[in-house]
Amino acid sequence: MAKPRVIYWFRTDLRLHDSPALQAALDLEPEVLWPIFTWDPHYVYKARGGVNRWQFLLDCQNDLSDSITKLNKNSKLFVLREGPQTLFPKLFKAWKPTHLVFEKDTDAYGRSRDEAVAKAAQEAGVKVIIRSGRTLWDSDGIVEKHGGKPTMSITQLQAAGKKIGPVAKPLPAPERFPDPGDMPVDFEQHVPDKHPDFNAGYRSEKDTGYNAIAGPNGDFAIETLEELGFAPATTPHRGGESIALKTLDGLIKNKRYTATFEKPKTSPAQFEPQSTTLLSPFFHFGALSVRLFYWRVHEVVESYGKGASTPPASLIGQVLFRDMYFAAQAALGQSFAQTATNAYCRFIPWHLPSKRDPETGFATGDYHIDKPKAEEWFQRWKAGVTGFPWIDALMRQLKQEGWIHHLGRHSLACFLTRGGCYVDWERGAEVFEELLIDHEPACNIGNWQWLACVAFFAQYYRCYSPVSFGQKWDKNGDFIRRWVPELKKVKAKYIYEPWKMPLVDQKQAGVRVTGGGLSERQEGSYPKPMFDFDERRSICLSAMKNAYAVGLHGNDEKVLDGSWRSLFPSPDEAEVMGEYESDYGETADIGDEEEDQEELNGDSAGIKRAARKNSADAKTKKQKT
DNA sequence: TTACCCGTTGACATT
DNA sequence: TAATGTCAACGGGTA
Repeated sequence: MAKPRVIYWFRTDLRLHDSPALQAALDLEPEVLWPIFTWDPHYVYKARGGVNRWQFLLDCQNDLSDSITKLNKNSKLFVLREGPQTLFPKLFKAWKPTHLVFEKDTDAYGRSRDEAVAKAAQEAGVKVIIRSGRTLWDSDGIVEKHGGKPTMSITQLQAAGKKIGPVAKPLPAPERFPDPGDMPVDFEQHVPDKHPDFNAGYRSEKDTGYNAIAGPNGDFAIETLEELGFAPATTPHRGGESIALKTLDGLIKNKRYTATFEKPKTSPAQFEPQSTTLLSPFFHFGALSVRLFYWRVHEVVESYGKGASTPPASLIGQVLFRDMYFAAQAALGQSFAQTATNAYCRFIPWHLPSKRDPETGFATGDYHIDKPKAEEWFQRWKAGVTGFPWIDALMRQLKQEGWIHHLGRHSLACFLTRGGCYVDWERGAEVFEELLIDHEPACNIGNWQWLACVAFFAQYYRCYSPVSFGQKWDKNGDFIRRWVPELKKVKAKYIYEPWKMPLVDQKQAGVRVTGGGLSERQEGSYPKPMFDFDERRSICLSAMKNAYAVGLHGNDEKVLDGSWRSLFPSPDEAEVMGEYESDYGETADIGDEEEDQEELNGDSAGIKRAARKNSADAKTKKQKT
């Protein structure tokens, strides 16, 4: 019998060590092995991604390609510029592989893509081999052990993991790599639809990424930022398996840090170097195996003995949370990414709600501007000019470097949603999706739901202050001085609250606190705060209290048909979504915006009426089931 | 059914 | 300075 001819399809597993899928391909003892990457237009145009994450991806690809070439000078990572759904049927005919092997992807888009490719393979008589490798445990396995439900707490994840058994021990990297076979691409290229392009804002030059299947020189080269029309990346963080393994070695050498790590005690204000490992982007692109990390940390913790930290705060705890979010996403699919249709997501009448496709129910990527003021707050948050230095410093670090500390993400997320702007968490998740080099769909969505108190977490009265939270870590404001240089010379007394600075101190510090921050921003100035935080906090708190009392979830009929409005008081009684053209079938008109009148407490008769009505609804619902 | 405890990461005052 | 209590109060799990 002829020896197998195998295509190994790299995606978010850009490594050679501990790859169960790659090992499965090599175990076939193939005659030829094509290591390929498909340059998928879905990610290029239809998903949000800034230049920094593209740079990190290209780093990972280049490092992997070099490592393959070191094992076999005839081979490398071959990049094909076409969507996998249209490319593979042609490849199967032209290359005549016997097998297609890849790592399992549980992302919503990844699942549908892989289903389409597997179907094409079956039709072409190509055997498909899929192995789980992106998480500690197979996420579908966790869901199965958890009764088919999403894991919504770390104890649920741990219980399900226990039922599966210990985390798999890491596999060594291969020592040999077979030759690639012939690679004819003398078939027509399916050129993708480039519109709409979610990332158009990053392209300063023409995008030539899809000019030929095998690239501009016909050698299956890895793309460059220039080809994509992108300006150079601004992040100092570089990708690749080699750096990942070196960073892990360095971490493991520091036994005390590794064994006693407690996330809540690491500072979000620390930079160069940061207080946490910064391994997350390597996990995202698969440049580092999360199981290798797990077992190497585990070893240090075991030998450290007394005084070692434990989950959830420990380093092991961090990767357990990652698995929890993956398993939640695996159970809920595309609904996980939004409120509407999601039974596990609490409904809150946020400002700037997502528009939805009436056919599918899924978010279109666009949103309603129900309240112009909220849109202005959102734009100022996104631009890092809110007038709250702690918030602006975090956002500017995020924009420049693509990475901020986990607690910094908490601050930003709380401020935009339940603890300030009362803007839909889906808006914030989209911005992080664009900017983070470690953007992991499951973790990003999960964390935004956590911080907005719509799932995973419910203590909405624990609210991050844009002033005192930062002060707890960095009294002098060094982090602010680094990222908001216009405040560099401001006295520590005013660095978190520059609007309180007397004119004479402003003069001394060489900055004027004035203006709104966006287009009207002047040289040598820093904007005034966009609202009174304490006032906004109490408005949000009572609005959250009311929304919790109403108790709707994303899959409730009232949410889907728009009749949720009858359960909420009119806007002169509490913070509530304003008027907008509803995509639920009718125009929702709740009257004129009257800023100040919205800002009343949550004990009004209307709220209580709504709460009573809903708890009655909830009771009848419970009796039914 | 009710009561209680617990949950990765709040703010503030007191000891 | 670090630890503890209070604030006003969530859902889920367990006894």
